[in-house]
Amino acid sequence: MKSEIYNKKAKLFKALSNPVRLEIIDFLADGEKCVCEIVEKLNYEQPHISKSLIKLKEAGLIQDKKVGLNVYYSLKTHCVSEFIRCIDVVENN
Amino acid sequence: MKSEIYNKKAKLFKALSNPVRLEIIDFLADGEKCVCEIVEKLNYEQPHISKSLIKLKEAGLIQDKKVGLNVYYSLKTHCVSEFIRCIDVVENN
DNA sequence: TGACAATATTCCAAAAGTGGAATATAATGT
DNA sequence: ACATTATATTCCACTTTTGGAATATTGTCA
Repeated sequence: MKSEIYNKKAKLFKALSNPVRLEIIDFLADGEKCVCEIVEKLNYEQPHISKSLIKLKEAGLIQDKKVGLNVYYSLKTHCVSEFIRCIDVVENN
Repeated sequence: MKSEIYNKKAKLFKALSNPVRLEIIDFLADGEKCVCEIVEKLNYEQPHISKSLIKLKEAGLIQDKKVGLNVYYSLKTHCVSEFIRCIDVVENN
């Protein structure tokens, strides 16, 4: 069913429709980071960062890797930053 | 301020985080359409379509052109469909 | 096993989004 | 001016999202 496709895509965009999650994406563009590094970088509570990361992961945008106590997250694609760059050129408001 | 940038981008993604609005974008990829054509194509009330179009326009994703009684909407960029295509390749869940 | 550090989960109130119904506005023709 | 058609706006109940606080889980080391 076609509407299911749109629902799925909408979820992906929803995952990106939050400034904290976008900032995480931006930070991860620099390379793999553990949760504690992200918490330190952004000014948010650890549980909130954790929830944000899980949302991004569920959307298929990032992946995680467990190393001892730490969990490292990294981008699965650079489409997002490319998309933002493309949009930037077009925007004029 | 940097957080303002993320807020602005988040609004853009928020505009795309809805199946109806994505379907509109998809339909407009085919070329300029007036509101009545979009209402006819999608199965939603005219006021809802109208609100969706305004949201997409405010996000800078589409533009409008008034011709008599009709208002024609068209894409300002094809970044969105390109982004979706890119994401499709990566997704594996 | 027990203490500790890193990350995840649950709970919750406030804020924002959703989409239908009714209504308003704007442009056209008679 | 009036009727008509296309589009926009307002109102509202409902659902979802947001982000902090408290708590749970998981892995490590002594």
